[in-house]
Amino acid sequence: MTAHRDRLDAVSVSSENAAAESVTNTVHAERTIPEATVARLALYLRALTGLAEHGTATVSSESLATAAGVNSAKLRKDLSYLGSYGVRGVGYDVALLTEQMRSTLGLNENRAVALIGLGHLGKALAGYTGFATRGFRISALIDTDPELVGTTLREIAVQHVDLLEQIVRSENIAIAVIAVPSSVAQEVCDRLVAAGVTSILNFAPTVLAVPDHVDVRKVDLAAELQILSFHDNRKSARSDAQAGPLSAALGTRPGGGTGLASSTMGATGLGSKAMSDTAIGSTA
Amino acid sequence: MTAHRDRLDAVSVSSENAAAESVTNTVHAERTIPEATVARLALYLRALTGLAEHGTATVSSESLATAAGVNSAKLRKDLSYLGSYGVRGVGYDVALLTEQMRSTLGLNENRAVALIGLGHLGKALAGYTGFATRGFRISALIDTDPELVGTTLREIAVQHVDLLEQIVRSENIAIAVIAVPSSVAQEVCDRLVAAGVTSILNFAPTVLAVPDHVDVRKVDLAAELQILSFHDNRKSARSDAQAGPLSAALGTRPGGGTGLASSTMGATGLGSKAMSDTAIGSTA
DNA sequence: GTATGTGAAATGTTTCACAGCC
DNA sequence: GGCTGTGAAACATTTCACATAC
Repeated sequence: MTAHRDRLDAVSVSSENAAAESVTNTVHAERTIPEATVARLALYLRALTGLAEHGTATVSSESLATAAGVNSAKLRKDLSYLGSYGVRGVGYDVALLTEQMRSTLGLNENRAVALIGLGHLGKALAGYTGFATRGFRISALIDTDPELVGTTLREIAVQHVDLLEQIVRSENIAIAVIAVPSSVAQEVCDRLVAAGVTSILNFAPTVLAVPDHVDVRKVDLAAELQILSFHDNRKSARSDAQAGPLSAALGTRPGGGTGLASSTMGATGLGSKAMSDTAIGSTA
Repeated sequence: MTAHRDRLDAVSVSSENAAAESVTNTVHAERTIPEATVARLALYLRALTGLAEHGTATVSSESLATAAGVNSAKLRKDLSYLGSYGVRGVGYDVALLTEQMRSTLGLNENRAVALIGLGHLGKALAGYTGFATRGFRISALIDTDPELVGTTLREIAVQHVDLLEQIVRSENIAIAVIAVPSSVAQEVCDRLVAAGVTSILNFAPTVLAVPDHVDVRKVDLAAELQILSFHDNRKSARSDAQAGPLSAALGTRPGGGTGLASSTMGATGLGSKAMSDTAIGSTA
């Protein structure tokens, strides 16, 4: 209805020469997939998993797009980079597409991931059941806290950071998640890189310096909130100031736009499902 | 050195008519700031805060850019959207620029934020000291767990979700953070929206359906890992397959690229600083 | 008839390079 | 001489619209 803003953003800055070149490896000759598309593949994959659970065998670009929260043109263009796995006049085979996507993302190798830092955030990540089903295996939990070292979380032993290099090498870990305070993030990062890690997901609010061949993605909570704040600011500025002239919609709006059940559950719903644990957890 | 990829991405999909139009409000007539730029302002702000702590009064686009992890041309263009707050031949005044930026992001109003879901992730977020100093005040913690309701976290009482609407209205909350399991995320979202929340940061791996006037940003941990996985996959594919022909760099690379101290601390460093808590926490 | 796959247009973002000011 | 501010070029992403295939 109204003007749109399909967001991109803040969460990450990487440096690498990986994505650009045309590599043409693996059996079904791979095209060069745009970054923006790669970032959305994960969304599609989740949507597909959901469909598979519902027993759907075939899906149109239109429905899959809706499920993933994008428009169908974008979805089709994105999928076209993986190759032609749809059938005109019919749609996409859920299983086939899922497989194709997992293979493109390299999720069929059950990649070993190390998680460093087991504060609340680290624990939340460690408890994330989604990893296993999504092609990752947390094969190392690392911290300094003597209270934690030696205990196990989800059947994985927490080891001392002194053993970091050793663990990374013996487990052949290429991907690591940094969930330590920013004061030690660079230090941990350096050691990971020296030990051979080539991809890092960083939750500390620091700009990590890494050599060229290492990929860093960053998740910055405060930044996310600030971006929201900016938009919110704009909104209130608008309704405050020109609360009359032209398109004075907003407050007066009939009921929304993306036409949806604004609140269909019984007022104080939320039966008994616990809200507390693993926000990240759950299905797909 | 090598080809670059300055990442954008996955973390969010919003729908709103806010950013597009030229609003021209507040005193110093505001231009229309591109989304990509908004997403980076938070980074700059953090870098500025760091500089201020070090007592730096003036900074060049070059150094600020380095501190924020972007290149100087981009930084200058970004700053130019806020107006001209630099001095040619000199640089930017740290205090002035900080102030300008905070005002642009709407951080001078100490926005009330509600946090719903106090599992590990929620606790990590609640414990994030950065919020207060960055213009946000967590003014409500909400969960269903009877063990939690009634207790306090960082001096804020945990309240039952039954009171959600009431709290949102009385505290005048416009921004909410959803850290509940995805099974109840949409439900919580609907109630927040009905109560008047207009901006949501969602940690549940679900596509939230919201009316047009509501902004949703999403942080998707599994997606982030999958994006890393994709790049990692490409890397190993390359070194495996064509480990000889043309540009067979990678493994043989002299030492990196972004020339930096690869590992300057004493081998098993990390003195005594606890790594465990609040990965997100700390300065700036 | 229906829905994919994709060139070509429109839009958005980054980088270049230099005029303008200190 | 040094550094900002910004048009204009290069590049990337999204959207359109339709030929193509079932």
